[in-house]
Amino acid sequence: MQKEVLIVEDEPAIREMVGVALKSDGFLLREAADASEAQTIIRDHTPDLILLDWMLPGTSGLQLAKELRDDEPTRHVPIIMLTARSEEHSRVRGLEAGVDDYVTKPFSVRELRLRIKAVLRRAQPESEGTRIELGGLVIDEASHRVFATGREVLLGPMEYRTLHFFMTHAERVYTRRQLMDRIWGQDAYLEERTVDVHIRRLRKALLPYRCDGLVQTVRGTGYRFSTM
Amino acid sequence: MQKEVLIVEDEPAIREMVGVALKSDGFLLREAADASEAQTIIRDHTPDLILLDWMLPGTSGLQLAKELRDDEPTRHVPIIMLTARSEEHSRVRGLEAGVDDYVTKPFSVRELRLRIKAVLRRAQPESEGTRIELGGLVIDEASHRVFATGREVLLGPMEYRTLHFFMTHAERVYTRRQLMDRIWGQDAYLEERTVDVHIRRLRKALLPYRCDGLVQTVRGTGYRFSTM
DNA sequence: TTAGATGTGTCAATTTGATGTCATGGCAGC
DNA sequence: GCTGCCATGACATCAAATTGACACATCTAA
Repeated sequence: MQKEVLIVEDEPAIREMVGVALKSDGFLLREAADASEAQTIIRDHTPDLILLDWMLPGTSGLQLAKELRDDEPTRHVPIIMLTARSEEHSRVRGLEAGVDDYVTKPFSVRELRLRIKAVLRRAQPESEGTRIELGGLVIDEASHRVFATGREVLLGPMEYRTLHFFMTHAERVYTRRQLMDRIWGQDAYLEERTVDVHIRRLRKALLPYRCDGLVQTVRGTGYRFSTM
Repeated sequence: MQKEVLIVEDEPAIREMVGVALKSDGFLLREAADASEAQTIIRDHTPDLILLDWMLPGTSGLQLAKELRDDEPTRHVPIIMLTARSEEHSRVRGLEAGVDDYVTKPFSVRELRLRIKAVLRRAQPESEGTRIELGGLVIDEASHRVFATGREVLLGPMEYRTLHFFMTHAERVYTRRQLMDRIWGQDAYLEERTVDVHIRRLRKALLPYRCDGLVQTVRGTGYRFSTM
């Protein structure tokens, strides 16, 4: 899922530079030149991360950070402060306001990227792996493995993804196009026949466990995973 | 039961800031400005956790950490190092000395809290048994050594740390990034390929004992420690 | 102090395995 | 039968993981 980053910075040059870098990393970037613009944007779209300039015309970055921390919807949104070197001494005040990290200007795009990723990762709780059981097959998400009658089924990455999708969307037909979108992703474009080949590979992997029949062909339409 | 935290830090401003936060979380905080003060306090009250500044007047934080690891009463007390960014390169030396986690200054109070809770949670079961056995390997935490079929497995510090993490988190896939976060620490920036190299070194060390197969590659995802 | 040993992170070369596409042949339904 | 749709095997290509080599830093022992 695409992460939304809001940058609050009065210098267009810096917004531009950051913008190019983040978009190429797959982030959706929103821009604000001052605190009130930022508030307006936040009201509509709560971002996943805020890059906040310390020096802003009008309300200061520090002040804005404090307000964001007091507001329920933005309380847990991580903030990275952009500060000039001369402002280093005032960092402690930022920490008190609950800022998550600092980047000192001038900063390299590379450094900013790393910090953004680190902060976002930190904010994410460790996901619990679930167990999916259906038609004699068991997917253990935590270990990323599949079992049939106690034995491990050896699958390639794409086979795993395909089976995972089917087992979480059983008893329903999907066209090749739909499978492409859901398994490969929206932007990937493939030949329709390629889906057939992957179905074939999945069936082949399931064959030794007599589970290949679970993946069924619906002639003229597509494929279906069914225990019936 | 109220947990006792000792902070060893020469800057009063930071002690103050941390103090306010921890007290509101229900911790009992003791403060020391240098290593000798710390030793005095520890003699009277063994704390449940130590926050240790890397740069201290007199005995350095790293030196103190090593001494604490060698002393029986404090051997199992978790240590979180407080380091400045410029000291990042010395992270590995700290890990080698048995430091549990790092927090890089400037840090947010929120982050420190999370780290403290994570470390305390992790330390809980460790205080009971210092032996970890899995897949024919035995880790003796007290002596910081590993055995396979009675013979000692010779590991470098990073190999030990990697194996320790795997054996306490078996049967689960981790991406290279997750491994970096959990083995090197959240703020360590490494090339992803570096993880591969360490995996290889660990496997090489385990090879003479036929245990290299326990560290498994999950193509397109990461690595997994598994006895199956 | 110096010299050698050890440990670590990065890179490039190589190997290994997965993936997408095509061509062919089979099968179902009309 | 014919026609369209699907299954299958082969193959070229691409991506991912392994591996060896190296630079640099630190530790150890003279």
